[in-house]
Amino acid sequence: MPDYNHESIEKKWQALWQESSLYKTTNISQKPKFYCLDMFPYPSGTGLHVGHPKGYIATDIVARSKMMQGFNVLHPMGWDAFGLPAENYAIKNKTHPSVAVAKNIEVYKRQLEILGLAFDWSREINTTDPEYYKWTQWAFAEMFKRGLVYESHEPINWCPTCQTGLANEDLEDGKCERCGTPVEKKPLRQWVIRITDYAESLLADLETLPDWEDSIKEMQKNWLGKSEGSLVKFAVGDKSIEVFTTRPDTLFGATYLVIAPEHNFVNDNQNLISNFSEVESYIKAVKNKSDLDRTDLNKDKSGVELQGIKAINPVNNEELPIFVADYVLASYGTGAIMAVPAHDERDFEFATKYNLPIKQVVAPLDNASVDGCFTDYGLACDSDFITGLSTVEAKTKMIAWLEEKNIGQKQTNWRLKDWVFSRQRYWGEPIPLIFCEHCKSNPSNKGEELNPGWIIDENLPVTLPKVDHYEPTGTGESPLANIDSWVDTTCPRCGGTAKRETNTMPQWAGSSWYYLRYADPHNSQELISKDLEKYWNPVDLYVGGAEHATRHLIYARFWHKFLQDIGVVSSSEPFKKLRHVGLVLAEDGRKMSKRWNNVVNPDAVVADFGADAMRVYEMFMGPFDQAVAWNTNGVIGARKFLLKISALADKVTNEPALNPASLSLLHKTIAKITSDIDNFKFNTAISALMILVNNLTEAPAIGRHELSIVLQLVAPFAPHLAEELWQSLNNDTSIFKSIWPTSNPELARDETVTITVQINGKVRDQLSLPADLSNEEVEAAAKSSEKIQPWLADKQIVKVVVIPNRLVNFVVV
RNA sequence: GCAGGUGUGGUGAAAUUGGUAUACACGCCAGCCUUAGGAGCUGGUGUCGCAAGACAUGAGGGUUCGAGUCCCUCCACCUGCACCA
Repeated sequence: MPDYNHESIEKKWQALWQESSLYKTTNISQKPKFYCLDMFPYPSGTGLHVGHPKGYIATDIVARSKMMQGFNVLHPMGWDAFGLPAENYAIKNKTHPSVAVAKNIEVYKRQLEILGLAFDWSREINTTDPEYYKWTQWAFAEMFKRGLVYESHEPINWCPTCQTGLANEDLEDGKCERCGTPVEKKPLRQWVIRITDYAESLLADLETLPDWEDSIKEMQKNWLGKSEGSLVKFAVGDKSIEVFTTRPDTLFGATYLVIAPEHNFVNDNQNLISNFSEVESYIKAVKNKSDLDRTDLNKDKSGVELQGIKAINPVNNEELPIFVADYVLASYGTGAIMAVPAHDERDFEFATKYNLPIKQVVAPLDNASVDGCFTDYGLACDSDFITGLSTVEAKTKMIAWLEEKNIGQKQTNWRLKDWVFSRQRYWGEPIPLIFCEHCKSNPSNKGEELNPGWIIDENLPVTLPKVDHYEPTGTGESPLANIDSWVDTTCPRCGGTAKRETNTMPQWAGSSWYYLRYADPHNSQELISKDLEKYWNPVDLYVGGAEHATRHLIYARFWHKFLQDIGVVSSSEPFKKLRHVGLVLAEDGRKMSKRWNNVVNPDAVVADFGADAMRVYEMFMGPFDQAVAWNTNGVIGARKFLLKISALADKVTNEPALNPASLSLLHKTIAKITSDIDNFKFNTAISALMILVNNLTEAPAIGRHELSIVLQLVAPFAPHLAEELWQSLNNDTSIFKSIWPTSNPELARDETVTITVQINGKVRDQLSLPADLSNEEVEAAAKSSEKIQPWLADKQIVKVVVIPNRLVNFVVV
């Protein structure tokens, strides 16, 4: 079998495709559009390993097949290039981050190009380009104007290594997602975006996304964390403590209250608390614990009672003791709870330890006796006017009763927190705000009312200035704060002296809307023109790692909904269909990492076996969304398959040459490949192609038209080889300009089928019979089989099951 | 703990959605061929058995003519969230 020179073939076609602008997407077209998008990469210094392009290969296959199916395809690529690694590199090497970024992009781009990925590079974007981040800043400014942005001094997550504040989304297991350092709580001046205003629609609109995987929708639901309940006021002398509960039906079972150590009730009422010093030292001790220690589920619950005061349970006027305990979180609800130890595990544990009363007010539906803590739904008992009602009914009745008596109200709480949007670092988009003391008194929009003195710098982009030192200051200010010439400015409103905001935006800002920009990448007047938005939005297919399920994908959905509200986009969701790509693990089954020295470089694979072989292998190695270990032998297998395809071209004839069985297989394969690509089942698509090619390898000859169809099916997977062989059939236009084949059901039909014959459900024979025989004919054929007759001798047939073209089952006794 | 998912040969995995379990590939074994290559060809390869056959999809039950697939009870692993009241 002749070898094929992948290197010269691939280089040749990559150059010719670029030259002929094969991938260039036009905005004006009679064709329907298909927008096929990858999550754009952060161009790191180490280049790509073989895992990174897996998703890009998949979208490339979809993009190429959609081109052939008559769609106007948008398949762009760009760079998410702000962020810490480039900045840390700059600190170490004293070079500007943009220098390292440019270098890394060059490496990435070359690595993507040698894989033959059909990107339209004329639409390339880069989040660090001022012409791009102008619109990131613009969107932020629009949010500010509408009161969606506020300045806060609340304690937030602080990474002591990166020396910056972080959002909840930036944590992993209580540690900084970037460097693994446990985060601290630190009070810090910061800009916060009211993403919680969109919590309800972020949750509800998940229902409008049938083409998202359930697992990712579930993760988002959990992340948003909606819970409905009541705010209930407990009187404490002439003061009160408000608690949030999702179980107002258990109010009669409350035996004490707990407030979080950070709750300001303690400080505000020092004189009422007879053991104040004891309480104070408990609070101090708690504050010295790290967040990780505090939230450790295995730790013993601790707390201290506030002596000298009692709370009054509004439903029965019982006096309840009040505790400070760190098992109650300040950041959720009101930072105070009513404890119902009979029906809450945590309260139960605490009550047991401190010997507090446990009062059962819910009985199990089956009336079983309760041992310990009962948290399930049941029937209210010992609960006055709700006794006997189911938990659901009791809840509704109690909420209404509380509202009527004006001691409680219905309340929805979210786990999602507002988005902490400032970073005290250099390499990010400057926040386009200016502080002007003089303008404090006459605000001109909602944002200025909310944040007196802060006004928008309308002169966008606010470009990132050069600095001498990139190091974070550690003081809660960004390195920009040291550049007086930049900080000191004049107020664009009144012309007086003013100062710039020196914090920068988080890494997620630029990636929250980039998909829109590809449609109109060079527009200097608008984020995106109305016409192009209408044509390209939303993204039809979006592919990327599952690690973004609750970060990028929440932020991007939020940003999009905001843009919809201000009329920039016309859809409520940005991504119609979402697929997540499974990791490629190293050959040893671990993650590919420099640390383990197990990284496989795609450059070497392409050099040795070719881009086509690598593409076919990565799609064949397993289900797309699953993590699979790399195996170089598999690439060799893929290459053997390509060799077999190229051998088919050696026996091409002008006339159709396939026998009916092979022709039927060909047409079945057309249908299978087409639907498998749509369903992201690339592994079975390739196995179907292998079966087809193995079958055709046996054939003495193959017709020109028949081979053309095979090549078209191969083309999305192995574009270079398919194009090369296509041209060898004397075609003078690209295979990707050809029309995707359609399966002819008449030809796909089998003439003979294999019928399985079972006796009592056990396979006893296989018969090869003409297709579409009647049930009686099949039954008769089965009965006359030599292998079957012994099984039927001396037996009585009580039932015969016939599945047409498939199986006969005799039930005998 | 909650939510989602997975469990099939030596390995990666298929299975028309209740109808031939292990397709396709990797690996391995035997043989052939050759200007010795990461080559090619032929055959074999779930387990036990000389065979007929029996047994096999994490374990155990059930429904059904028929179960990898549906139902119940467990077990193990992975991912996300987690003292969220």
